[in-house]
Amino acid sequence: MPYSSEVAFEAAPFDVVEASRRVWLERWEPEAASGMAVFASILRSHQLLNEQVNDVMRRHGLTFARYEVLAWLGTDPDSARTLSWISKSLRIPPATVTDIIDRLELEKLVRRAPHPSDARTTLAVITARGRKVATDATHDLNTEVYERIGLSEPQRGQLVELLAQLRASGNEFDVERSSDVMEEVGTRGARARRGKRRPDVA
Amino acid sequence: MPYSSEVAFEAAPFDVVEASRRVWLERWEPEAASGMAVFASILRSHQLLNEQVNDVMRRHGLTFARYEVLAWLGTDPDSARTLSWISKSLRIPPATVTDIIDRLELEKLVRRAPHPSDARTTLAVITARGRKVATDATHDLNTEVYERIGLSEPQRGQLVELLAQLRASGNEFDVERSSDVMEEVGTRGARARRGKRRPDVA
DNA sequence: ACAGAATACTTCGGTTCCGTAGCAATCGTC
DNA sequence: GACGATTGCTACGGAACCGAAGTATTCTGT
Repeated sequence: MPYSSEVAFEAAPFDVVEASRRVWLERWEPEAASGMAVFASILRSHQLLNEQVNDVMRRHGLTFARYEVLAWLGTDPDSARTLSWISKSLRIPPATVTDIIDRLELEKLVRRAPHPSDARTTLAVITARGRKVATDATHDLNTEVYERIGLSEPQRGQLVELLAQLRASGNEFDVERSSDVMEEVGTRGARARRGKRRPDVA
Repeated sequence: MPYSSEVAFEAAPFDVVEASRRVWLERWEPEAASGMAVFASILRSHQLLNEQVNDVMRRHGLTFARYEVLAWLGTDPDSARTLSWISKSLRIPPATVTDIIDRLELEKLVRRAPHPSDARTTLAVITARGRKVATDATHDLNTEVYERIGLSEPQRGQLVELLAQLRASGNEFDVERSSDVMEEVGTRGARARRGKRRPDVA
């Protein structure tokens, strides 16, 4: 029997988060215990969902990292982003971006193009095939994972809200600039309507 | 300038979660959008905290995976666990457990010992040095990461609760058995008092 | 008491990912 | 308009991780 995939998901014999929390409460400060529980919960939840996500991705010949890049390229009005934009926005180390684009290029889902005005910079451009793969993968991801997460709509909203605060306070994204930049990142339709310049060249 | 460590944490230019959520709402079902936001939030939060955690771990010559195993070995009354217990409880694939124990053994933080009654089974036993390293790492982890998570105590509780429900519904741990098993996993003091047998041999 | 199933761990091969260092192009400053 | 600082990407090497197959031991049912 293979370790993951196919077979649903084998449960751990007990809740590691709650177990550690008790140990921490005995030995350390209460704030450390609650913080540990937060991190452990996030880690386990990520592990759980990530397995499901990657099972889907495997079927489409992708990893989540490659999918994420592909999906963002598909979102851009020009179907192109600079590698540094990818690195900064998705918080992927530059060397990893190179690896990811190498792989996507190998499979003809993306191609590299020179930047029109900056010779240091490389653009990643999604191909028609890449766009199709991204759409198919997203569809499966939605129906097999995202729509089946075991929380009600209000709970989902609450959870996203709490994590947004955690991320904001940890400086995960630039709270000041975020809403402005997001206008730039809008979809083709939205941007075409307003006729903005490309965010890449900013 | 190195990519991570030292430097606080370079913020992404905008909130990727909120940006994707808008794209999803335009193109897919609302339940898919909220589910995607849940996964993306968890992913980013994990990424954020994991960087901080691994910066601490690096200073102690560990990765989080190795630390986690070491910490659990330190928790056990007999300072020993079977490799399969580690694999099942922490949800680490068997081959990875072998790698992790290899590495910990190489650094004399742990040693392998034969199981007294089952020749198939190997025990990992924490050494005095391992115990010290685990304690030191935990101390730093608490003060530098866990105690500084940007949420109030009630918010932490709420977040942990929501994620527990998500994990339970995804069958991440065995809800039926969990509380029973957790008694077995208690700390030395608690177990010594009740004089239970070793959970390993179960 | 024995065959077949199940369990425990390791080996092997391969991928992914990332820290560091380096190179090339551009920018900022005087 | 030149020089140092910065930025953008890639090359390299290594670490972590894991799927699948293999070996040894124990358990189960008859």
